[in-house]
Amino acid sequence: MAGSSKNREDTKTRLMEAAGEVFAQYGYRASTVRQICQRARTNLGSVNYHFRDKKGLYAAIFGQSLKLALTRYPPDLGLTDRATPEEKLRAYIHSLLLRLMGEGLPAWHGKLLAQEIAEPSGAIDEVMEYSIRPLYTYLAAIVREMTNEEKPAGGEESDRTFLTAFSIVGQCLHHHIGRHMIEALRPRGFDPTRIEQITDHITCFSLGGIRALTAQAPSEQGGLNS
Amino acid sequence: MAGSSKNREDTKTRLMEAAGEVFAQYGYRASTVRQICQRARTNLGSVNYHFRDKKGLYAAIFGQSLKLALTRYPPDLGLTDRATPEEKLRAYIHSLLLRLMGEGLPAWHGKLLAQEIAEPSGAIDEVMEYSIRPLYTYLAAIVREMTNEEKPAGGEESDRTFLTAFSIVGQCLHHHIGRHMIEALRPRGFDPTRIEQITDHITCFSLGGIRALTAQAPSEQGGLNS
DNA sequence: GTTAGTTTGAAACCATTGTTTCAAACACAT
DNA sequence: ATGTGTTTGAAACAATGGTTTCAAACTAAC
Repeated sequence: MAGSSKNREDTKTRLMEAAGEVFAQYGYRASTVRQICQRARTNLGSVNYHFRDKKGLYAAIFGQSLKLALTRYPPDLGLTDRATPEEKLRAYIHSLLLRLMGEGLPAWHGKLLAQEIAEPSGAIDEVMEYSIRPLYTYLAAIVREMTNEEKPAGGEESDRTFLTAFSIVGQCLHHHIGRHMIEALRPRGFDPTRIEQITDHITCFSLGGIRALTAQAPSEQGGLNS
Repeated sequence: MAGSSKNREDTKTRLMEAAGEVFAQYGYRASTVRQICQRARTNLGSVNYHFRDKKGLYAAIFGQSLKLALTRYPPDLGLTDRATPEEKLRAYIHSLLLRLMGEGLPAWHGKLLAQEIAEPSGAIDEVMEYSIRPLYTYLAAIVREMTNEEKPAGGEESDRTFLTAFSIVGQCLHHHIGRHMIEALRPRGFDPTRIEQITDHITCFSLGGIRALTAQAPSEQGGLNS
């Protein structure tokens, strides 16, 4: 029960900080344990001691960042339940973009998730069930509110709702996944309001998209028509 | 000048076929030369002989698939110049989805491009300039047709046009990049009409989005950016 | 058949990277 | 101060993967 004072926490903490940065930026596979240790100013033995192996380190980071992201950037961003669906959609998009394009610890989760979507690490089986699916079902509910669609009984969303949610998430994710391309295609200096601009764009674009879909095939429950 | 008959072409061809499949599926970095050789029923020496190294093999594949994709799936999909912008947009989306979700050789290019966007291989410097940028400028022109925006003089599209093009491409790419997630989230058997369904969805959604953006900040000199 | 150039197969080489090991350094209770 | 359990540092190990090498196999011309 000895040796549990400052320095142990120090090394473990430094390791997690370094690992978060590196995993978020390069993804699980492309990150190396040595790279992380170097950044944390420690060595391989510490990883083995504190986290057993690379997978263990990754899992620890993922779990921690998931918890943190849910408190710092909840999907509703602190809206009340009586907010309009439009407000909820904007909050959702904003929250997702903050997690994808933000800096530092609270943004790790989004970036890790994006990496998992593009190339599942295999280090955590529950990623899909406990991280991705909830995000989708929550978004699907917002969409259904706007299209006046019934909540399907079996839990399976309609194809239209699913594709719509996919369109919205796809737009957001692309701004992270394609960041190298964006930089090359259209270099721009650092702009702290950029995330808001993109939020406005995707929100407006998606609301228009949803309206168009609803007009094209109105919901059976007597949706509005053009 | 000898030995240039059947078997040489055979091995080289088999190598390129195998490499195309593997690179398109796993990306440059995650693919291994040994994996490719095994699939091509040859060995490492052949790669060194015919293509010098992994980069050379990749570059050969990329160039070939680019040429093929442009003839098989041109961005206008054979539309006449007098087609409406809406028709052109649908053709563009359809073409992109075919290249991303299709099977076999003609679909290599889209998948390779998606991988390059997500994680530039560094094996080809010209990817951005000669493969990605043209796709964007073409799409931007379609968008401008619909928003009645002037073609900007300096070649720099307006931010609104850029973000719109990005929203459209992002939706399409997501259906490829997130394919593992889709399968886990919503498993579905093989459906040959799926690409058409998604094309319809993204087209309708995006047309609605463009209308909404135009309504919000009408006509020329795009509205709300800094 | 001989010969010269081409192509292939097998092995080795070398750098990278995840993992393990173990002794030294350390912290703390006694 | 001593002893005990904890933590760290350095090295070694094993597996993977890109690259190189070179002799054997092959092809075509003579």
